[in-house]
Amino acid sequence: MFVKELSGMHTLSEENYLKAIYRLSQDEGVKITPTAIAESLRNNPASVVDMIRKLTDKQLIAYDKKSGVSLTPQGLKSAVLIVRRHRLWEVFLLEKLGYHWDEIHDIAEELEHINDTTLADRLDKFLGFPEYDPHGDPIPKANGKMAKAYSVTLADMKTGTNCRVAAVRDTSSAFLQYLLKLDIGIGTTITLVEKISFDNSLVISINGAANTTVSQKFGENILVE
Amino acid sequence: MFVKELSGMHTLSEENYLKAIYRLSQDEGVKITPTAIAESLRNNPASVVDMIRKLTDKQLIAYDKKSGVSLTPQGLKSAVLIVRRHRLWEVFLLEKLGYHWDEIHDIAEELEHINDTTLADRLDKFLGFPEYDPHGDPIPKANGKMAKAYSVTLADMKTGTNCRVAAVRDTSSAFLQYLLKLDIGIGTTITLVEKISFDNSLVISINGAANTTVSQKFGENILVE
DNA sequence: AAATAAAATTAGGTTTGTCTAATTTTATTT
DNA sequence: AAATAAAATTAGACAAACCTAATTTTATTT
Ligand SMILES: [Mn+2]
Ligand SMILES: [Mn+2]
Ligand SMILES: [Mn+2]
Ligand SMILES: [Mn+2]
Repeated sequence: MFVKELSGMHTLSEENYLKAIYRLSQDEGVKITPTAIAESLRNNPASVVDMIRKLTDKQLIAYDKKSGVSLTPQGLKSAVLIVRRHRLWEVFLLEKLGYHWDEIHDIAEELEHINDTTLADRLDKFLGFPEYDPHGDPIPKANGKMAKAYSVTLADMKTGTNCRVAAVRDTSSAFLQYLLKLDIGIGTTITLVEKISFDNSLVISINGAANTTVSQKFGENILVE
Repeated sequence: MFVKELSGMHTLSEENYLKAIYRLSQDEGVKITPTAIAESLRNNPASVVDMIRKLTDKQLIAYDKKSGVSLTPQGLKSAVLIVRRHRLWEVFLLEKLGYHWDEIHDIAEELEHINDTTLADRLDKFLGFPEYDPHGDPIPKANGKMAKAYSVTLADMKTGTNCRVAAVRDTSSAFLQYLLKLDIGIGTTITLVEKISFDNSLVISINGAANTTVSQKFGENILVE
């Protein structure tokens, strides 16, 4: 009843909303609507409307019918810090505890909410100040700055070119386990051998090995450089 | 509405109650009453009565007016696992992230609730299977077994004898910071030089240095061997 | 421009975990 | 054994975060 009022102290739900709104705001030019937030959090639009009111009152977001929901500078700061913690914990789980990249997201989803003034910074230092998380997403620094996120997908590549897997867009277990099976990870070299014009399937060579065919959807979820 | 029913899935509050009841059960021969639980969790006896009903329904505790509250085998198992996680995280925070022993308890209080099937075991392995936490409390193994907790206090010692600090009973910042200032930690050798009969103050020598006087209360919160 | 569909909002509930105040039960004094 | 004090319990409320169903607003078709 006092601690809660301190700036930077949010409930678990508030934090999950801030993070969801932040993530949606990464898709540039797309309006952030109550429905979109509801889908992202797998809950009901009516609940979202309640929370929009609460977060607006707390000056963490602004809601304009025309332009949709946006984070205020304060809300952005909080959201980025949550993302920072999430991604740092993912590095920890993978590198120090030996988890695979398909197992870490859900655990980090809980760890990200533990808020101690120096915890993220200490963890960051302990991990050697990593730039990217195990899925290739940039890790915000303590000051909120971060490396640019990758945006070119495998499906965007020209036939006959090589690329390096830099990040994954979909972080579901289903996708990550499929990648594990195909022996594709961050850093893997992929050659785009052919695009099947019928359905945009991609014929690729993984690390120079024999050809494999993957779907368009697959290609759109691999970020390359 | 399904996951919650799985055995071993408890809410944050349920877990805190189980841990509080476990802690109270360590003081042998003391009846665990609603009031005692309320004090331990700094909440209201009326709330405790509600939760006693809930945990009884879930068969995690038993409540007998005569003998008080006790953990069922299932409740004990859950409680010990929470304690295991708490103490392992404390070791992590101290040894890997460089926190001092007066800063770790509150953070571990949140980390302990993160429940993934293999997380505690991986952390345990990563930390080298520690036997005791930074306050000298034994860390339960995956099977629930643990080394015996220390029980002899500095105040119990005979004048003129030496002892090794094995654990602290009070883990408040106030006490731990005082110990830090006195240069007392786990492993420190203390010689009990004299007991002042007037108020049971203790004249001690820390690691063979010049004498210091501490209160009876102080002596009762240092566990030795 | 009407008709229809979709999205947003409101109204009214539910569950969890808390609380205060009142009451009942149990324990301790006198 | 009464009187008194303490502990336990019940009754009733409340905030947070969700829900469903109904309604209103906005967008899309025809
Ligand atoms: Mn989360
Ligand atoms: Mn990630
Ligand atoms: Mn806790
Ligand atoms: Mn401890």
